[in-house]
Amino acid sequence: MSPETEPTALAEPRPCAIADALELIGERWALLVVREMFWGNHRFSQIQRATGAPRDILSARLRSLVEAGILEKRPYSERPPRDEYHLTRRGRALSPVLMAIQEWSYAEIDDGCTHRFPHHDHQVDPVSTFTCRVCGEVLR
Amino acid sequence: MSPETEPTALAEPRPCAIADALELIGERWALLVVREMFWGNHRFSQIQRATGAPRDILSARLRSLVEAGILEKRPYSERPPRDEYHLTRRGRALSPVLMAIQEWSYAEIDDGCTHRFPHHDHQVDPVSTFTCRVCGEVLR
DNA sequence: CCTCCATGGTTTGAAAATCCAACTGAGGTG
DNA sequence: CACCTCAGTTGGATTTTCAAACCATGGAGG
Repeated sequence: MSPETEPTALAEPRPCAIADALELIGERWALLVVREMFWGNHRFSQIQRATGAPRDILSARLRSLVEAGILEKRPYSERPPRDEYHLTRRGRALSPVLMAIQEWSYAEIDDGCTHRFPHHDHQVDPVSTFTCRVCGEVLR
Repeated sequence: MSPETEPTALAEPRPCAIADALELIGERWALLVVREMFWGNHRFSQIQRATGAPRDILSARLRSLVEAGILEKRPYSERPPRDEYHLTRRGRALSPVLMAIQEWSYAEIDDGCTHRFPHHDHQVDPVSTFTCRVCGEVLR
């Protein structure tokens, strides 16, 4: 099993889906904000407390995550006018990313950590699928 | 399927394996450096070209990735004395993280992107495993 | 020897992002 | 009316990032 490939000479930064994704979710606090959505925290103050992000930075991140279509603003009170944040479908699709990071951390860093990311209910596909344990690709 | 959980009131930042992991791999360029290892680029200049990271920042990232046990420095020339960087086991274990980010990007952002992360050879476990397609947890 | 080149960085100084604490504004609550 | 909550914004110090120039080691060619 070689995770390696032949070197590829490049004149410019490699065109890369990972790099493009990190433009949206790679800034500090961004993934922790998404994490809080999964934990059920949707309000500014809750998110601020749970992540520890500075209020101004959090404000900026929430804005850019909304702009990226990962979160949406949803009013929960008319008077006073207040909004909370929820994941869009695109945001919910980040679940495997958080899971992968958590599993790596659990295996390699935080061996004793018991605070695990909340898990969706398992839905085993009606069609049985074998998926590669490393990359998740579905095999026949 | 509800990805949500009951809100949890917290006085302090949530203890979290994801946050701890992001301390090591969450800084800018870090995951792109790891990506280049998988592409087979191990030398400073190659990595610099392929990621586009400024040289001084790259230098700092390589240092902290080595310190985190994700990369190791390996001499490839005595005279002149030069080193290249390689993934450790801990670093190779980041493959699922990169895969998850790529899949998210591919599905949600870079629909037409054909530049895919290099794939290890599939190794289907002798014991067949069903894995949840969302989180990768192994089910019996 | 001298010059040029490659590699793997470090240095310098400016620009941008982050952080923290205080403040604002809209609206309850007693 | 004074005080509280929530969801931010503002101001100013600190830190990080950036781009370009520079440095150090050594090899190659003349």
